[in-house]
Amino acid sequence: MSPRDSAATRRKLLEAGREEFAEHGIAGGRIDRIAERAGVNKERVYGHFGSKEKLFHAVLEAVKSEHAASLPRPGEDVGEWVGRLYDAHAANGTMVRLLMWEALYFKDRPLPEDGARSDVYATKVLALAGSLGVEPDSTAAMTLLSLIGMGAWPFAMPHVARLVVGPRVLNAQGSADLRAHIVAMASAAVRGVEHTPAVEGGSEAGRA
Amino acid sequence: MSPRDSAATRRKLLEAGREEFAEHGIAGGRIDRIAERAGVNKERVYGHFGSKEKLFHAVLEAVKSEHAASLPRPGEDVGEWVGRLYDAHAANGTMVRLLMWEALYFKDRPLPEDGARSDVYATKVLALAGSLGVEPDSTAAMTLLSLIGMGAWPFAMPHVARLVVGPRVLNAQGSADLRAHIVAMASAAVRGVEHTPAVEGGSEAGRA
DNA sequence: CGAAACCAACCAAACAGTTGGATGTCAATT
DNA sequence: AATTGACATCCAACTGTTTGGTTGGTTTCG
Repeated sequence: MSPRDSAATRRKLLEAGREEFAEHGIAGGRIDRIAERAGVNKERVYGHFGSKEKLFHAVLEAVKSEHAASLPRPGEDVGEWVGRLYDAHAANGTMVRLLMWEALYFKDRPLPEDGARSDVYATKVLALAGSLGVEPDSTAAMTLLSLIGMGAWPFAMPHVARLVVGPRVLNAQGSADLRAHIVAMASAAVRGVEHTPAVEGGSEAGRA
Repeated sequence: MSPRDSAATRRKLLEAGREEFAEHGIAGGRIDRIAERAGVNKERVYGHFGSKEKLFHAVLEAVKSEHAASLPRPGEDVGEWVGRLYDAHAANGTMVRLLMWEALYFKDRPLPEDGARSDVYATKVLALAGSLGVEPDSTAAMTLLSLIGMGAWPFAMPHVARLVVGPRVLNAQGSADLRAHIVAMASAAVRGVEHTPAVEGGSEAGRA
């Protein structure tokens, strides 16, 4: 280990950065506050990460791989998978917010890490298609996109959720009801929508 | 008209503020840039709106009522209504972004205008329930929430959409395909999920 | 001793908001 | 119809503060 535990400092900065950026975004996030939260001199941010933007990316990277790890691949019961996604967001409110800041920041430019990440999703499409017994084509991909949206939307737009459904969403019972409803809708949607039937050696791939 | 057309200046500031805030949010938005975009001195921002935050709210207010006006109430064909919502977002990319900045900014505190806006949504729940022939209770409200999510999600998270579905979403054909798929999923979801059957004089209301 | 981690103090640029005066508009007064 | 006074719009220049980022020196450890 290097002099004066550098790894721990880095971890503390990432953690503090996550809180700060989740709350205020990259433009609103303050380096001084991050350093203070981490109990570390602000120069350390630059020593470890180089710039505010770089720290922001590092935080996003960490959060996304953590998120990916916490979520199983779509399995037999697709509805329940959406439920799991819902739970993951319910358990960790900072995640959606960070993803939203990222989305707003990058508009629709390709992300730096693009390649690796699109593999992650390709795998998910494959898993979903497998468990539905359909082709993993662009139709399946669009289904996945909507399923993710259904599970994440109430957390992305909590104030819309509260306005539409009422303040019940905030308490445990209301949130459980919403979860159940979303699971039901997701199941129904997947059941009722047409997909390309699976063909044996098939992979028309869908990235056409 | 008052000396040196004040109303026009105000309009130009609102317009410029909309562009600036849609792109950079409230923390990243710059008053100087807004004034410049509007071709107006920056002091006018304060003369008309009082502060950056107040201008931000005014912009949001304008955008939201515009959005509400551009979108019909849910009618017979619920899937198609989601399609319309999709179209509205496709035609005006700034809208979702502003709503996202707002969501992030207000976290889950009640919005200042809360009351009026929840009426808007109550009306929509009523319309949706009516056209489905079900009770306008909290179940119907949750359905509405998910439908909105399905239509808006690809625009809220364009980079996720691109990663999942591939770059096709960016061109006209891909976007049309996605729209069709979402319409189909929304229809299927609404068809397949259970709602409280409508009772004659019924209004258990669902705001319990 | 040498290298890397660390920090207090510092800096230049950017920023939201202000000020004081110039300019245009209208309506009352002559 | 011209004069004038009251008032609102508008602007160039300014201000105090906050901010991301730097610097030069100090501590800690192998």
